Amino acid sequence: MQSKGRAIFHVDMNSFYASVEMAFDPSLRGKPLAICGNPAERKGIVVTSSYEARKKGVRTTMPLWEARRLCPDLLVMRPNFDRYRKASSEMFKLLQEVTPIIQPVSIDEGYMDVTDCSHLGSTLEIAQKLQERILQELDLPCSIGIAPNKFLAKMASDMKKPLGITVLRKRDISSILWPLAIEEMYGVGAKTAEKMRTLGIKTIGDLAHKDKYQLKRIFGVNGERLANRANGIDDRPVDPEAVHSFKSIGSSQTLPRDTTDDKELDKLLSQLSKSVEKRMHRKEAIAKGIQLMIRYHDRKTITRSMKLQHFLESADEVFQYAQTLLQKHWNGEPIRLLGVSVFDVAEKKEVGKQLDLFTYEKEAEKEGLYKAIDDLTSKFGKNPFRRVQTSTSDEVRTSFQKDFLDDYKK
DNA sequence: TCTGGGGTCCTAGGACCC
DNA sequence: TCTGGGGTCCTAGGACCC
Repeated sequence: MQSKGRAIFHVDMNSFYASVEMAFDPSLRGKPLAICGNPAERKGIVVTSSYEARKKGVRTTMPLWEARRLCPDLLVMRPNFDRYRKASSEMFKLLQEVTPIIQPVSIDEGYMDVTDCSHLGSTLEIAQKLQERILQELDLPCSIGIAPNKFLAKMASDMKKPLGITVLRKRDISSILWPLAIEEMYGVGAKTAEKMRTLGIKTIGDLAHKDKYQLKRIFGVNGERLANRANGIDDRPVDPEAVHSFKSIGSSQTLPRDTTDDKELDKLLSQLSKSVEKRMHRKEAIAKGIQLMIRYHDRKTITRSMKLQHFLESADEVFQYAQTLLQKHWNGEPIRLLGVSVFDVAEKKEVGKQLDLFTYEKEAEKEGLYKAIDDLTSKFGKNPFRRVQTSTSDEVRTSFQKDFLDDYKK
């Protein structure tokens, strides 16, 4: 398939939020800066910090008081997300001028497949020019990893910061990748690293040489995948379409204080529902499932979800279902955080046709019967439509629904 | 008087169908 | 009369990433 081998970039913006603020206000340059939530609302953790702050030991997710202890002259700002989104889209426009084969993975990083860009120069020259442009035109520093696949490119972009360019070839794997501690590997978090250490895996090289089947037995498919990557194997394509597909859209918020007050919780739930509606609207999406997340005073977190018979769209509806879930599953203990999200997301225009097919669904929606059906669903603990949904055609389903609704109306 | 908010993917058990 | 195994859907939790 890939006889020639690919050339993949991973472009990673350096301390993005802090850098955007410095581009916006150059007087911040060279100063220790942290972007933080509001401590008065118990959100005072470091989201991003400048390199000057990092030198003093300031780290992402560190509580603000601790960051201040380490760095007394720390400048602190609240995040300006609109500003960051704008800078991000400008940055991706510059990548777009190199190749359309771009996969954004977050607001500040993305992959590019430059295999067929040799007319623009060598891969190293392309990376240098790109990095230079982003710095000149947007005042933003980035690091670029160059490798034959996504995993190696990702590892490479991490190796030199800020403003680094790192080439990681297959033949460099044993000398550059394998000596790294297992914790450094993308995809290995605290839990997996701890488990691997007990198996004697201390470096990425140890992982690369471990028996693949043993790893699969212990870690499941992830074990096999990590072992492959440690050996430099990763066939995932750079997929420009991936950015358009969402699986879920959610909003959550920590309360200023733990609470058991119904009114306060309802108010937050309503706010969260509106935020979810707004973002669904922006993405022209509708969804068929809803999930409530409750984090209690002791940080124990539960999620409770429902799949619905129809598509959700309005904040009102989202709120109604979220409220039902809260009433049903809250154990009465003080609550620290609530989250509302929708899943089984579809693009609105794609779904239009299907909706037309289900005449009775629309009729039912008008008559407000869906709430009743969902109530029955939860009462019986199963979906009354399930039988027809899984095994028969739309027409059968529709007629089944008609019977069901006729019965219900009696 | 610590630990935000946005996501994705995987696992595992029970219900249900064939 | 008693019993098997493959497959899908649904739900909840957890690991990981930025």
